[in-house]
Amino acid sequence: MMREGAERPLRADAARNRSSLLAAAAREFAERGPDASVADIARRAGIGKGTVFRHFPTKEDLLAAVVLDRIEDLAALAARLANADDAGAALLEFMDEAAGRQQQLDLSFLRESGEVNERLAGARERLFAAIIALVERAQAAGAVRGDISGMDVILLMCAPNHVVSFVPDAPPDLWRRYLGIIFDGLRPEGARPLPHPAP
Amino acid sequence: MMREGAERPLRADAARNRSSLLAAAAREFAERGPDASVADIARRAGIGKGTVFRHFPTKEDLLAAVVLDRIEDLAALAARLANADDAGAALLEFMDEAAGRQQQLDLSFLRESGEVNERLAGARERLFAAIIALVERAQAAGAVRGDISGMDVILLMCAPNHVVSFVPDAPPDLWRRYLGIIFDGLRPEGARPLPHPAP
Amino acid sequence: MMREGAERPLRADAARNRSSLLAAAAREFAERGPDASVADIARRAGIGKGTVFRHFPTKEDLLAAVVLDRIEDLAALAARLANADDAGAALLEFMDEAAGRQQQLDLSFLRESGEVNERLAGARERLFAAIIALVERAQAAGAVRGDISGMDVILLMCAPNHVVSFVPDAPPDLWRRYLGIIFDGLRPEGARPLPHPAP
Amino acid sequence: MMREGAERPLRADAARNRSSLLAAAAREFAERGPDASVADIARRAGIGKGTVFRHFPTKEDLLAAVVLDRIEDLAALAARLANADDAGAALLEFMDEAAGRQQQLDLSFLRESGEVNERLAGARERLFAAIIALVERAQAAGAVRGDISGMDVILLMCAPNHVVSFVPDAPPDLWRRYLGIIFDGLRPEGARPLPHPAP
DNA sequence: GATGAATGAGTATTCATTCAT
DNA sequence: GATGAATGAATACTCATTCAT
Repeated sequence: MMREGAERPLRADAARNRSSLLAAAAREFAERGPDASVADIARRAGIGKGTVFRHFPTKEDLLAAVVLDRIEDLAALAARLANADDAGAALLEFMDEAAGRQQQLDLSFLRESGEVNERLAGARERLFAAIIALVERAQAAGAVRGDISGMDVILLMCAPNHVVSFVPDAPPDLWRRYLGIIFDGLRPEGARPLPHPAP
Repeated sequence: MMREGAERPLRADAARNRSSLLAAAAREFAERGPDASVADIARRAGIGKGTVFRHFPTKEDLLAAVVLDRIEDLAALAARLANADDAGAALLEFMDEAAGRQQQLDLSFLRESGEVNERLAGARERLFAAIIALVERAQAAGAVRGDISGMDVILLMCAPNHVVSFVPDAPPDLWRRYLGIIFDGLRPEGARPLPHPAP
Repeated sequence: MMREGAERPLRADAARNRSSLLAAAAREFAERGPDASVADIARRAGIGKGTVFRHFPTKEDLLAAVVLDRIEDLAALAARLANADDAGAALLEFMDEAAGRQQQLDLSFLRESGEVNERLAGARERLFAAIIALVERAQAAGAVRGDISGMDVILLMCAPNHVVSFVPDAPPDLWRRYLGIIFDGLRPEGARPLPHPAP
Repeated sequence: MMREGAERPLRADAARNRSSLLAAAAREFAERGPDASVADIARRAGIGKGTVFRHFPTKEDLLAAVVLDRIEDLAALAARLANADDAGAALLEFMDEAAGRQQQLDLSFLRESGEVNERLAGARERLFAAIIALVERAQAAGAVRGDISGMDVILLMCAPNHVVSFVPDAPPDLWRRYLGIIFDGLRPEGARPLPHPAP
């Protein structure tokens, strides 16, 4: 009998399957968007379709798990940068890494995650808190304008990838150009009052 | 006898259907993306499924028509702003209107239009030319940094809407906040050299 | 007020439409089989789709009308040959002409006609009677075996076309070869008793 | 580990489904022609529509499989008869069996098979060769006229079924009558020179 | 009467999800 | 636990037939 809520440790093969499944799903979702087919993911992971559903009751849950990975990754990154000497550079580096890793994967999780998955909600909170801290330090250092919030950074973080996705044969780091522009928009120099309060 | 190439005017009912179809398609594509189903669009337009295909032989053609509408709209807008007194304000107004009208509709047409539809390709060229002109005038007026191109503006134009689409119950003009930030990033003040050339 | 059952004479344009419709339908059905589309037939006839349905309430009725034409044609032919000097040659000529005119059009009317259309049923009866007469004269002349019926001839009449329809790029009169073989099967020489009575 | 090219044996349920699917498809195609609907076939087989497509990626592939079955069947039959004592009787028996098994299924495969399916093309070649051999032996034995080819037999083989298909409530072996007539046409007695060379 | 626009039932095919092996 | 077979709802698209102009 299992303790209430305890997660039984996976058998070795199950663990292996789960991680190649997640890796395959991450790649497929990045390449094909959320319409990637479960069959393709399973094939890419080298496992059967049924196994996918043993690990995740729903395709949406699988997507949530991939997203959770990303979020925990980013939260760790933000934590690592929390005490950097140059707070402005730290924020820029965070956004740079975030855009670089996020690749095509969008932010849908910001919308849906809360309902779907408790653990995801927790990770999201940690990430948000860490980003807010980065932003506040950068503001204190005068590197970033005072009227923006952590949420603004979160939202703008993936814009470079999205923007670039419309360029037919975009060079792989074109997104850096748009991150540059957007980050310049976050600087205090030349900042005009914003027409709408932060969400 | 019809003039060469002239399109016979639609019958009254056909014209009504066509326009409610286009309106419904615009809304559905905006809300659901290009995977919106023809059946839903037809239902929303209050017409039969078959009627959709009488007007547009293919779902893709329907999407192209919606996009064509948007593009011609924007091209007209850009043309109207071409000689405004304040070139910087003109560019900002263009992006503001563009974001406001575009709503969720994305830029996929930048990718696919050329192949699908000659008329669309033409409209796109006109729009691009007009935007480039707006940008160059704004640069000449010193309102916009010198290292950005018309293409940058085109790509960034829809970012505010995209960004906002991840906020659950976003107020309807929240996008203005992000347009403000991005436009500040296009100003000369505080501009850092961009890490990648324009596409 | 019209007399009971009288068919009012068609207006000149209606008559013209009707006949080009029948001609177009005959060609389309011959080329594409009974799945030829009403739209194609209308286009080929140079009339509107609606007009097709004004003349024939149903696609099936249109097919029946085409078939009726053929049947009346064949009945006239059979009548013309009824008194030929060489009764055997007359039967062969009938089958030859029948196959030549029938082209791809099959015998479905034998199955369905009765229910659909009274006039067609009448024409069919006349045709059958005439064929039976041809056969009986040929038998009396010793040119055709005694154990076959008019119905046999009717059924076998279109076999050559059908058989040839499976040859990819068949020369246009290849069917004559198979008519030759089948007709030889109808001759008294070498005839073996048939394993099943005529229908 | 599987041998190269070996087809893994189907699971028990899959094999059952596959064979009821093939049986249902054979009947439906025979009754309704190649336009029989996949949904009807599935219903008749007592399986889901999706299962049809798991077994055959395309309706056309399903048809090809049905046809392949028939062809291999016939090829085996022809091979079995290759050394019969009475060569004329052997040919007749072959045509009799062929017509009996073929039921309504037509010869479309003669046209399309080559493109679709390599295995089918091979089976067809074997069948053709075997039939040609039967014909030549029958000719050598003086049972069949000299001016006909194997292709003639192939083409005429299904004519009896086709012919009978126009008789409303035909007794189930009426086709034998027409095979009798046609086969008498293939005999040397009473043979007239044929008006067109064999295809 | 003629036209062609509108309709919706019907078609092949895909795919997330369930379940027997 | 893992597998892949089975399922059926959903999708884009066609076409005979009806109906407003």
